[in-house]
Amino acid sequence: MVNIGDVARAAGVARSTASYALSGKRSVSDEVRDRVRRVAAELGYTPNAGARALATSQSKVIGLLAQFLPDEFAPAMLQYIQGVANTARDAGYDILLASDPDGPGALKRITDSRMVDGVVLLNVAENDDRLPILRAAPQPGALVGLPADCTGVDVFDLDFEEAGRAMVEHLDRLGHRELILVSQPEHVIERGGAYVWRLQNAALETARNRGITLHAVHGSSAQPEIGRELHALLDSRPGATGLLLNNEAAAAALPTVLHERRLSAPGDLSVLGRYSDEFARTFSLPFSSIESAPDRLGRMAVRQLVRRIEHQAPEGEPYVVRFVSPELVDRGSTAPPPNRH
Amino acid sequence: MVNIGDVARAAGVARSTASYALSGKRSVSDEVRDRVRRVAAELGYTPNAGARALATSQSKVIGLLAQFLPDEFAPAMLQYIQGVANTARDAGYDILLASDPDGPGALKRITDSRMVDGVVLLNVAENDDRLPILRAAPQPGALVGLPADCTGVDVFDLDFEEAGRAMVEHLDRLGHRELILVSQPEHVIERGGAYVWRLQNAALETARNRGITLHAVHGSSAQPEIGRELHALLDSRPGATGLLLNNEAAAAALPTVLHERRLSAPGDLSVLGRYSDEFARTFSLPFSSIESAPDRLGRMAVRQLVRRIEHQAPEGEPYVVRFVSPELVDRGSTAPPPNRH
DNA sequence: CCGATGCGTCGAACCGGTTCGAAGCATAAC
DNA sequence: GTTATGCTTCGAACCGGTTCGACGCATCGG
Repeated sequence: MVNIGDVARAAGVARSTASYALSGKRSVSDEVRDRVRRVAAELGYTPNAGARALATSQSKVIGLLAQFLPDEFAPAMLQYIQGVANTARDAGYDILLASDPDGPGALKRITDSRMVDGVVLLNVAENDDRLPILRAAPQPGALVGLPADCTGVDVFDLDFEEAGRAMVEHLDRLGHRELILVSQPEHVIERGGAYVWRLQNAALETARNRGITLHAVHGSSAQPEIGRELHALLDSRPGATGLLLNNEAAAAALPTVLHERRLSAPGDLSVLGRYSDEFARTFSLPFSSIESAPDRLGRMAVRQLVRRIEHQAPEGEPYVVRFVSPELVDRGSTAPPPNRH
Repeated sequence: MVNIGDVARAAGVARSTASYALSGKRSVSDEVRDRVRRVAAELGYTPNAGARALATSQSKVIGLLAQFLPDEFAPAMLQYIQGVANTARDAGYDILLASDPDGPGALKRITDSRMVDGVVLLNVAENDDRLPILRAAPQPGALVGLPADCTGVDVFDLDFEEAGRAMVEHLDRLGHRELILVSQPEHVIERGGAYVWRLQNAALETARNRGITLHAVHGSSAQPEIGRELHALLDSRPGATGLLLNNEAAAAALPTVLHERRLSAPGDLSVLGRYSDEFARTFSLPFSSIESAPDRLGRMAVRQLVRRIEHQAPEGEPYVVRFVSPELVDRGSTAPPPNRH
């Protein structure tokens, strides 16, 4: 394998000169610079990543901690990963993907070993046990998801409170008086998935203020259980005219459930979900939804992380907690409730 | 950050002794070994990955080249990634995820810079332009997918020919005489997705030998186009009693299409797909299918790759091309064709 | 009692980059 | 003519590990 010494020798200069000629960090005569660069290209020189990382304390790699939990809906996860990966690539960083179920251990390993210049955490829980380790690490970190304690990290998340309010208000304006909200499994909450109750509480409060009945329930995140649960739910709440979904698996299962019940949206039932447009396309979901913007959140997290890594953020710049405002994508699945007699 | 020199000093030994005490590559007195290890644990020592890679020429990282192409169905892709990531972790390797659309460029960069000890290629095309670069690289490579030229790499893939035969034979045994096969978009073939015609040709030949009419068509891999196409297809082939799917998007769209047409499987139409069990669960697909075993293929690829990396494979061990036999998972969506008058 | 053996430890070199201080040299300024 | 200035270039040190050869010392055999 050709190293910088080989390049220097072939160009007839010292190693240091070759380094400067390639990096441009010191002025080098035009003639030498061109010669070194030509020789480097001819020999197919690529710097050794380990050596460079050792010398500069920069690896040009971002760690991505994603956990594929059995009660998270994997395809939804993928969107965040793509958003992070694409943005990182454009910024000149590679992605080290750690899907270890032992999140804290994996995080400690990749930060302490200086394999990464910074870390993006997905799936952040209310009291995430990776956070203490991240705060103690020398690298900056960015989160997608809101924990209880945001000190020392940059945080990006959908404004789930606003989403909950917007969903209820939207159906209230159309005249609905009884709604059902299907959230993620309770298990997700216990594990610290605060976004579940953030949306739910805001929805409940808004409903209360407006005199609307809101049945808030938890649904499985696996098929086919969630399908059965939706059936049981619609059986038990015949008066409900609107269905709110904060559960990707439920959204994916709903078209089949509606067909089986000979119901259509919005004729018989108004439906409003919370998932990304990409997700809607993949699953052919015809329901209006609050856009969860995974690509945008991933992009924001990486952008800010890169700013910190490259010290474009001034030393004492305060950490940010930024919420993306939910936008309603209208796919025509909501309408005034049907007239009943 | 604490380095091995700090550990050595705190333990009162030389750096080299500390290294040997931790690695066990030379005998060290019990007393010193225990003391060094205790001190290392107390100080929270983690070796610097760059330095270690530089010294040993081993990074303990495997490169994973995955391309998220618009005409591939992303959730299907995810399964391979998970299979590879899990197996790599268990073998003590981290994953460098390169989702760069410029596959050859990304591959050249991560191999030449010695960031990775080996590479797994997903989405391998008939004449994949990453292969010449992989063969020239000093690291071994493993493919998931069958290219035209397999020299210099280990190859793992589903036996798509056998899958095509098995699908037709299965429905032939049940008495079907006219079938439809929906494959991936033609664009996937043009790009080199040989598995599409490998399955299709085998299916066509089997059908011909058995006197069965097989309509082979290509379908979109995006929603909602594929749904419309399925409708048009069923309109135009009213005599077909069996539907074979080698297209994940078509499988995902089919339940809705069947409901809309008031058809049920297998009562009105026998359906047989080619996708993984995990995929079937995620999308609540009630159709029998040929298991595409992405996790198993990912695992096999990584296992073999690790053997090569760690020279457990004898120097001259020939490269393998290994096909996974398709297994039919019966979900009860096939039956003898309905009696018509 | 002396030389051979072997275990445990140490110092130094090396991996392949980057970076700092200094030196060489030509030109400009006094 | 001498000194100051600036531009190039070089050599050496450093990042933090691993590994090789050598050395000291205790043990064993003759």
